[in-house]
Amino acid sequence: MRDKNRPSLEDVAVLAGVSTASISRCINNPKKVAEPTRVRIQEAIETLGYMPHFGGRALARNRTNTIGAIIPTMDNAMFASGLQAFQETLSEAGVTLLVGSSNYDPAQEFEQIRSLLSQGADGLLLIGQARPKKTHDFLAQHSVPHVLAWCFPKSTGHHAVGFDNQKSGRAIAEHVISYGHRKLGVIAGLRDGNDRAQDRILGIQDAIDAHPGVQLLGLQECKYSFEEAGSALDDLLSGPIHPTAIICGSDVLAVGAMLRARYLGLQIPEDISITGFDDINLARVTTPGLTTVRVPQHDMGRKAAHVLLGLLDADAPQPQSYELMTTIIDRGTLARV
Amino acid sequence: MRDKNRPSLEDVAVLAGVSTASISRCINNPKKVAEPTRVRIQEAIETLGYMPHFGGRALARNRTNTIGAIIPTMDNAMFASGLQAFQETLSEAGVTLLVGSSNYDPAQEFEQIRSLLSQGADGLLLIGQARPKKTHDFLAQHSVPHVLAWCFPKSTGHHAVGFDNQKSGRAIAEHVISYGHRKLGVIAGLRDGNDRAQDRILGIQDAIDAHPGVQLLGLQECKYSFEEAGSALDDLLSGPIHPTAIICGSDVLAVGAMLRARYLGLQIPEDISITGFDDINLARVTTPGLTTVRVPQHDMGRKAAHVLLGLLDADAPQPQSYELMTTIIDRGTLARV
DNA sequence: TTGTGGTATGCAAGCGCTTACATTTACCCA
DNA sequence: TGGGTAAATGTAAGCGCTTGCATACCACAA
Repeated sequence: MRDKNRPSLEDVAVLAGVSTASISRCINNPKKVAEPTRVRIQEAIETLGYMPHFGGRALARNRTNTIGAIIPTMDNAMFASGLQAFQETLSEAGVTLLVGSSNYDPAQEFEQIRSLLSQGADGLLLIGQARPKKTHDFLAQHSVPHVLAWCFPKSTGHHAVGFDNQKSGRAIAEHVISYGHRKLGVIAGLRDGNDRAQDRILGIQDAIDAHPGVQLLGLQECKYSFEEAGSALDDLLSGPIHPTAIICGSDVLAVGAMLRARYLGLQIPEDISITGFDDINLARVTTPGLTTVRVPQHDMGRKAAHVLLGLLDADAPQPQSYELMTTIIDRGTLARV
Repeated sequence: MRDKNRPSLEDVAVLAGVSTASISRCINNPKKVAEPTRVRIQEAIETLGYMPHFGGRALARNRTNTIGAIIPTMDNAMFASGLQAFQETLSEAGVTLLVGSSNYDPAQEFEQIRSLLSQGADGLLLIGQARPKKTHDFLAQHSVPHVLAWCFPKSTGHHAVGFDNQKSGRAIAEHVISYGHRKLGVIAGLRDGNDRAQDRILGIQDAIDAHPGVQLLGLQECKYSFEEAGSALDDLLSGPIHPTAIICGSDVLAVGAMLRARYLGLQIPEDISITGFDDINLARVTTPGLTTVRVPQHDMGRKAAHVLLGLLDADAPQPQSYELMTTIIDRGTLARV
């Protein structure tokens, strides 16, 4: 069982002529070791190419210095770049990132939570707030330190670093309405198990309700793909009266709709206005540029990492939650009517 | 030190009235335990909410069931979606993914390798082939199972799942030349420490050399950002004769160049042709669509995972390397001259 | 009855590290 | 010179799990 090649603390100790305890101290708390011994130990470590054994360390310390993140998918630039920032920040603190993906499925998310935890994750980053009771209970039972991102729940009880999807949804809808649009269509992500999608719609609905005379002509839900968004647009245009603006729950959806609109010979924004959500790279690239809601992903990733790190550091002040603000980026896909 | 809340094997054993050995067997090899005991054990596990302790397990088995991936950045859709596929495949095999990012810096990559390994990664996914001797030595010294992706080295000695960047670079250049272009410009990623960027350029050079009369008017290197690519285009257009086609080392660069070209009032592809590399989402979205080289990222991620998994499974046939093929996707940014 | 082989289970020795506590050493001051 | 203190190091007891080996049990054949 013992890996013959891998040097252990013991080996280093023998070479350096000290006890294993000193080696351990030298590694974890160099000040506790006298200068000359430290040097001797360092040399021994070097020549043997010693690297602490993870399992042994985790067992003795009951801590892995590992944090898990479970995101719907990395295939969406939105999460990927938030995750990148998250990882960088953890890395600076000497913590390693474990990644799991849920594919927007609560059951898969639960499995990934189990899995990352059993892989020793000290804490977890989760996206969004809505999840089955089972999942909540599990997190509570094992008292897993975790922070929620991409949302900002009103109810407390969780740490969160994110933004209010409903508020942001309302903001973009108000913006569209302020441009004179009265007949709206919405293309949203699948709401089932996705509170961000739900909340954005809720917000849009809020705005519509607040403006008599504005009507929602259709609401389509679909996966975050160009193709599905295209079909959703078809459906929205199949009724007797056409919406003048389509509010989309994400940039991917918006771009899918744009692609389809163009294919149908519609000018954007003259014939139809389209807005997005997230402000990923895509939004800068279309012609015209996509009017959308900017989500501070990078900031969110960094802050979430800090909060989580704080949660794990017993003698750090208990970190709070942070509500970040989204902003509307006006490019060219929203026309005045 | 002992976490009072966390049930251990011991606790389960007491509750179920068996020895810890049986519990362990029941978890890892259920057939070795008689039906009735198994049921009893299962119940005990359930009621206690027992989860094996990662450190203990890792120590006893000397294996973590964890694989590390070190990629330049997740901020580029290209790596992100390959990584997504990689993660999914690992997850199906019950293996968890550790992520590190190098930001295209060999020194950072080395640090991340150390870090992921000391976090117990059983194997590693690395991008590209060129790295400092120090890194190679380190991998060899610790005999770390690893596979290289996004490249396909001629020299053996490593397992790889990827494609030949040089060949692909040559292919796209030949393609451009076959459209009648004779005056070329190139915008490449920073070559330093990035063999993919280097090889693509080498390939382009090959094509140019093979076609007397074709000249390379300029070669700009820059970071993978729209802005830098824009400046690079400026530089390429600052000479006395303008290239008729710009071959870019990635889609991000190509799109950055397109954005700038449009800003300068140039029609694409009438005034200038531009090609990309990678075929990420962006390429489908520009107007006109970007002519580019499709890299089978998803496939690459999956296959790399399989190979790595095979490498770790002692009694699996030794996996080979896979060379995947890239294809040229003709959209609208390449004109005939 | 005894022996034989197979199956189910228990025992206990680690795996490599950390850390409370014990011991040694060095040094200072009365 | 001796006693006290602090700093440096060693000793050894775990941390929770796996697994080779020993044991107990059972069914069946001789």
